[in-house]
Amino acid sequence: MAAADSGSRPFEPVRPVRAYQGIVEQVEDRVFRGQLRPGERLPSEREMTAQFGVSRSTVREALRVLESDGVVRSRPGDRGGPEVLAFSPASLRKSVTRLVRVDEVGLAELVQFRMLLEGSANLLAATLASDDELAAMGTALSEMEAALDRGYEEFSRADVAFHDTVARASRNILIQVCSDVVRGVVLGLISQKIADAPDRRELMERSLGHHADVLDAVRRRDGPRAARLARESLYDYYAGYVPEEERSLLRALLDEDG
Amino acid sequence: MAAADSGSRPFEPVRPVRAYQGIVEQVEDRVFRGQLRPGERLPSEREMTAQFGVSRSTVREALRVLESDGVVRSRPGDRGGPEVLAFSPASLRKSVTRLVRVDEVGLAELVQFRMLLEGSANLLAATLASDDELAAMGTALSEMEAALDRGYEEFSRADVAFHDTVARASRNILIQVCSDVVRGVVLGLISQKIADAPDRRELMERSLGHHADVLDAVRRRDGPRAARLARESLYDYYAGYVPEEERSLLRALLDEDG
DNA sequence: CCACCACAACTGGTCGGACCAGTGGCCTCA
DNA sequence: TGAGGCCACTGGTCCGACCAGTTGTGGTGG
Repeated sequence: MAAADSGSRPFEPVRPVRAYQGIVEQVEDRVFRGQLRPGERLPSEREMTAQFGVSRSTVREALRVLESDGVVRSRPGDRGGPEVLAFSPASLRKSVTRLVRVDEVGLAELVQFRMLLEGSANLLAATLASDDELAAMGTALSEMEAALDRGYEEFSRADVAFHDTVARASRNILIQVCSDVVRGVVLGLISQKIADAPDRRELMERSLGHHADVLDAVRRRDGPRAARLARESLYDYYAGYVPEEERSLLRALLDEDG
Repeated sequence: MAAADSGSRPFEPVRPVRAYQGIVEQVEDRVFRGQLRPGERLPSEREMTAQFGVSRSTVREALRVLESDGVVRSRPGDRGGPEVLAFSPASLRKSVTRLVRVDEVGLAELVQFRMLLEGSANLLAATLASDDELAAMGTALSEMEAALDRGYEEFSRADVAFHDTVARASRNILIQVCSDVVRGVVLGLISQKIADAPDRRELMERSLGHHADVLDAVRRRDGPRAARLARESLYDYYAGYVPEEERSLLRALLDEDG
């Protein structure tokens, strides 16, 4: 117990380090630090075997991991070598989707998270949105209205455009990306149900009204009101698909104002 | 433009399919369907080369991807072959970490995001926290107090424990993971500055007071108040490290109640 | 002079075999 | 019966080879 007890736990568990992990970490590190920017190229696999002092198999395992994480992309015959990619939410989306597929995360949690994101996004957008962005929201709203008679798919597309504009107007990339991902996963879960719903026309009309109210609040620069309306809108739209006993979790977010 | 225009876009772009992807998809599919449960084993690599009809290199590339996604774990000498893992948010954490590390994300955005996460976490925790969790928060608070004289590092550890308990009490994994990751990145950016600050003792005492207020509100089951106090606490603690011209972005989140 | 085309030098994708250092189960021996 | 050692098998790594495809280039024909 002597020297081992310098912290609260004795020793850190150590897991065997594999060669390819070292490569992955080095590359990721350079990407994080900005020393390797999107569009730049990694050396070719054969070149990397020399630089890292490992076999091509090892290099390839590292590249497969980096590729599956969306950090690089490699194509045969590409002169420059594997390309460093710009950040994309694809990998984030994959992770969330997997959690959902495995019942680790339910629709209630997703909608709850979306409510808090969209609420804050609208709160910020009400203060920060430029005239262009306000106009874009108005356009998206018009398209939603026009899509009432053109089917749910088109309506949904315009709806996404609306929310995306709001998220961008929040000036916070984290809100923007997370909103995008969660929205995508939620839509993947229930868009079919809405499309098949007999009363979808009514749903769409009510949603349209909610969006109009939200946009009005944003235009008036009334952030708290926009936030509350946005949360209510989401609740109204999705609560029906959430199990009764979990809806209170969503309602808890409705009256965030005291 | 004839038959191609059946949708709004002509054709789906098709990317070359590589052998290892087929393996990854087959395995993931079985895992999602529950045909492959946590604790079960995949065949050994050499066995899989036979079953999939590919070389061991290809099998290994698939395993590396699955392993990096937290689906399986393989250890040398493990008789049963690679083990199917239970689902953990580790992969989600990795993705969020990458998002948050993108250098275009500034401290203001991070703190802003943390404010909205912690605000909602406290709002929910005030309703949902069990007695055990309330007790754990109290313990963490006591440890923060006890750590006042034991240096910033220990104080920070107790602080993290407090916030982590709150996040868990929110019963939302997404909030939990995002809070954890964002908190870690924020601390990584400024913990050294706080540790070196001449008035850190005063900072710690004020923070302690804020945490006590938050816990009090949670104990009283006053969610909105807990949320507001939590946001204020974060603002008070971190605003000094945010450029003056960006602080208004944080203040916008303070008075979320109208 | 320019446009085009065939070639050659790369790229990654896949394969097969080889060796090593471990692990873990089994079997033998005390 | 228990403890020990043996050995088959695991994954980790390396090597060398071949293929298919892309791409840049240089030559050729207009």
